[in-house]
Amino acid sequence: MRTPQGRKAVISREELIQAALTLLGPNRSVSTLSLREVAREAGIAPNSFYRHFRDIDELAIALIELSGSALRQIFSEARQRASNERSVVRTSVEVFMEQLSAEERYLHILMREGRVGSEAFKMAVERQLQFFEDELQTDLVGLEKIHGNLLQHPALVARAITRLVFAMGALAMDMPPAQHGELLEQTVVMLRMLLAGARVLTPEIDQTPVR
Amino acid sequence: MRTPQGRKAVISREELIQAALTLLGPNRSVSTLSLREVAREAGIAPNSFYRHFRDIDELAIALIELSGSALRQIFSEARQRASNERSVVRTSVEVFMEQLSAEERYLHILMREGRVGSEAFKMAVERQLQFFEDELQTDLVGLEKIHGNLLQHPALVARAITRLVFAMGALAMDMPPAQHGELLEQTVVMLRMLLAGARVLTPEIDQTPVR
DNA sequence: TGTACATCAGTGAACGCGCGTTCACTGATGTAC
DNA sequence: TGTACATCAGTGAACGCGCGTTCACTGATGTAC
Repeated sequence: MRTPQGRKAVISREELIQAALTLLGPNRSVSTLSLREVAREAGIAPNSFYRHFRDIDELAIALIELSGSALRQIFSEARQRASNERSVVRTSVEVFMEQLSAEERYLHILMREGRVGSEAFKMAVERQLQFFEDELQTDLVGLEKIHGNLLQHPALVARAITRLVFAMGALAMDMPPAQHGELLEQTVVMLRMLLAGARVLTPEIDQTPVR
Repeated sequence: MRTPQGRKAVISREELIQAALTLLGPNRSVSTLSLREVAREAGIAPNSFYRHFRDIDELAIALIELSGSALRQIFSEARQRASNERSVVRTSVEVFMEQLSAEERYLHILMREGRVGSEAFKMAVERQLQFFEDELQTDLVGLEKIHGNLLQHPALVARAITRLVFAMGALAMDMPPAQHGELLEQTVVMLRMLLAGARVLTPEIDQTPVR
């Protein structure tokens, strides 16, 4: 790794990402950010943007990846805290709902870009969701071992939980915070149904693997 | 109702909607349509567009409403057909997945616009989803009466099913059709878990109402 | 330590483009008499 | 039936705007000797 020659950078990739995050605020979609707008917010000339990213899409994808990894860390910590305490389901959903009101807009980014924007955006989001599913499945299997392995299709349960929580989160996102508590309770009951059903279901003939 | 005077319309609202549908194709989002583009596709001058819609958003919302009502009709017919035959769950999910490959892009429109675009778009989509939930709940309650009313929280179950199916549909939408069958099976198992869980769950202390 | 040079982050001006919206208009159709 | 008139769908030209991208540049910093 060479030390870079030449003029020292006065602005970094990270500062551009931060400018983008500021612009996004609570409601805008990454796909609506313009290069000029981000450059303006960061305080550089529009063409200086090209020194850091190939185009605006490259920044958007960096944003999505940042969001995914930040969130996974938050959840992972929450689950570890919870497994010694109260219901993992409730704690996880609570953490999720908290993130809706959090200063950083990581969750909003993942939820918004999943369905829109370029093919590359959607793939980037999908990859992050897949990570969530995988980690959740590992935790589910770990917890079930203690209770005697009654859970059918853990991969499927992990996927259903992930998708359902994100869907309910998206619903909450567009509602006043006063209703978040109610949606949280609904989500908890939904997940309990899923888990209860997964323990009760007779093993199917088709052992459809996930993915 | 007066018969309109003046020059006869050579183009109708419906033709503009049709032009928009053509442009959307399988992958584009309503929010990316430009007024000039729709006008071009419909074969009129850009400013003629204003004779039919106040602006491009008004057309988008008409598109969302059209999609919702078209789909609800399709589902309602499918459920009526199914209740005399095989599992309602499977049939409904099958119909849903069929719509992913359908010529008309109704489903795609609802799935894409739910998370992005103006506040008005999201509200329009949310209203359609609420209709889905309501109709599904009615059907669930009707079916349960036959089996002896074991289902807890039917409103919640209806909501969970609706959101889960849409989430899995969104997933399928971005995958090759060869994998749709697998996702269909996964979805069916998920819904069976939910329903099984909803029958097994002990009635909660909180009877959280939906909405 | 001093000097010549290479590197490269950031710049200012300019480009062509598609956009939404406006304006004053044209001319086909229906209505009143 | 004929004529004058009102209605109004559709038009062509023009506007100002923000956009992404390019170009040749400046000048601060680090390196070689």
